[in-house]
Amino acid sequence: MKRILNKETNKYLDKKVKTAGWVDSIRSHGKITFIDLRDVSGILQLVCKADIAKEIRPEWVIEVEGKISKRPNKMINPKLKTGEIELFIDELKVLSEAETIPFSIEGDGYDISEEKRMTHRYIDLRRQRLKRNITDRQKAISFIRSFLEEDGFVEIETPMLTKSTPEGARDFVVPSRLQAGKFYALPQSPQQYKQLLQIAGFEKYFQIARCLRDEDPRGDRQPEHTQLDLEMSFIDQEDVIELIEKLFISLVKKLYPEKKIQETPFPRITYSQAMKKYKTDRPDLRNPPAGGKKDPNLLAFCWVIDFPFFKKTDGDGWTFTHNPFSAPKPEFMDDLLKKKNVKSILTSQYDIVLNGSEVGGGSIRNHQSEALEVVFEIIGYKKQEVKENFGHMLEAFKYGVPPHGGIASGLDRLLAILLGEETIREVIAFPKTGDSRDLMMNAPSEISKTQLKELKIKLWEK
RNA sequence: GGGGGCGUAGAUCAAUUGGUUAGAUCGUUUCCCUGUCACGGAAAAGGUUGCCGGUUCGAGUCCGGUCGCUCCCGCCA
Repeated sequence: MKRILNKETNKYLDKKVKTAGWVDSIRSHGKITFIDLRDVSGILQLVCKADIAKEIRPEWVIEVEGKISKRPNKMINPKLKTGEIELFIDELKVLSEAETIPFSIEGDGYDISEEKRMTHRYIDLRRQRLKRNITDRQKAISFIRSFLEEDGFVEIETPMLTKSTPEGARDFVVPSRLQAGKFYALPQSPQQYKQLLQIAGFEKYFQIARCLRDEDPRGDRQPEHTQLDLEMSFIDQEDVIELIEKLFISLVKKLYPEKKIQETPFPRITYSQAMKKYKTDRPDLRNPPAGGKKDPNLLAFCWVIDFPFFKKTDGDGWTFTHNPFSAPKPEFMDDLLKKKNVKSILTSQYDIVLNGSEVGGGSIRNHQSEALEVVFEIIGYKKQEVKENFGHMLEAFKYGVPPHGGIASGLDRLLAILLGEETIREVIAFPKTGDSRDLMMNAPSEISKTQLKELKIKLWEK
C-alpha cells in the first residue's frame, strides 16, 4: 500500500490507508489509546488498543495502516484539519526510535535558549511556527520569481567565488589551491556582475542571491543573507520604484491578505528630511494607533531618497555613503566631473524602508566611465589601485553601456516583518549565531595540516 | 575593538537579599483509567547551583579570576 499524507486521509472515509510520521503525543486511557501522528501536512489522530501503543514514545517515527472512520459528533476537534476523522490502527511499524528530545517543540519556542535551538536546529524546525516560516519563505520567493519572469526578467546565477574589493564590508575569503597565495572572495552582492549583465544586453536580470559579509551579526544581520537582486537597462528611478511597489503590493495582497499597507504609492522622503524629522534614515512611518497598541498587520513602506554621495572619512578624505557605482543625481553630474562641492553632491540612491527597517536599496548607475573614474579619484584611490580593483569594470564600460539601474531587497528582513518575527534567524532554516557560528555543524572549524599545506598556508602563532 | 545582561534538574524558572535536607511547572519512568486531543489520577527518578580560588562559623547568594551564552555600540558601500 502506498503511504499517503495525513491531510489526504479526509478523502478516504471508511477506507484502509497507510500513513507515516512522527509521534506527536500519546494519550493513554487504559484500554484505548490516542496517538497524534505528525507529518509535513499536519496531525492525524490514531486510535488503538493499549498494547499496541505501549511500545512507542513521542518523536518515534512510525508507519501505520488502518481504516479511516468518522469521529462521533461530540469528539470532533475543530483545531485539526483532520479533526472530523481518525484512523483505527490495524498494523503499526516502528521505523525509527527516538531519544527524548532536548527541548519541547510544542508552542512557539521563544523562551528556549537559542543556543539549544541552534545546536539541534533539525528538531527546532519540527516546530509548527518554524515550519510555517520556512514554507512561507518559499511561497514568497516563488511569487517573486513568477512575477518577475512574467515581466520579462531572466534569473541568472553569478559566481560565489569572486574577487575581493577594497571598500565596503569585510570580505569572506577563500584560499586558492591552484593559485597558491591568492584568494577568492565570496560575494557581498552581485553588484558588478549584474551591471556587466546589462552591458551584455540582458536588459532585465534578477537573482535570488546569497550575499556574504564578514561583519558582526545582529538580530537583523547574518554573515550570509538572501537578497532579491535585480537590474534593468534603459530605465530611470521611477521605473524601479514603480516595479518594486507593484511587486511588494501584490505579494502582500496575495500571501498576506490580512495585512494592510498604510499608504500607496509608498511615500517618499529625502534623507535630510528623514534625519531632521525622525533622526534616522530608516523611519518607522506607522501612524500611532488609537488604542496605543501597535497593529501587527500594518505595513508602512517608504522610500528614502536624495542621499549625499560622499561623506568624510576619519582622516580628511572622502568615502561613498552607499555605492560607488551609483550615478549622482543628474543636476550634480557637473559638480562631480569638476570635483566641486563634493559634500553637497546627491546620489541617485533610493532605499526602501518598511516599519523602520531597511528592506532594500538601489540606484541608477554611473554608466560613463569618466564619471566613475572621478568617483574613484574623489575617494582617493590611486590610478594603479583603480586599475587593479575595478579595471575590468572600466574596460567593460568601453564597449557600449546602456543606462541602467536596479535594486537589491533583503528577503530575510522582509519575511521577518511579514511573519512578525523579531529576528531574521526565525525565517532562515539554518542561521548562524550572534557570533557567526553554526552550532549544529560546528563551523567554522580547524582544517587539517594536509589541507593547509596544499593551500600553502601557515597559521600565525597565537 | 568596546559596553551591558545572564549561567541552578532534560527544558523554563524560583530560592524571603549570607542560614536547616536547593523548590515549582513542563518533560521523563512506572502504575491506574474506553473518547482524549495541552486528557486525567497516583507515585518515582532526576542537581558537583558552569569551573577555579577567596571572604565567612556558614556561599546558589558576596569578591576575584576563568569558561560559556546573550544583547547592544563600533562595524555593516
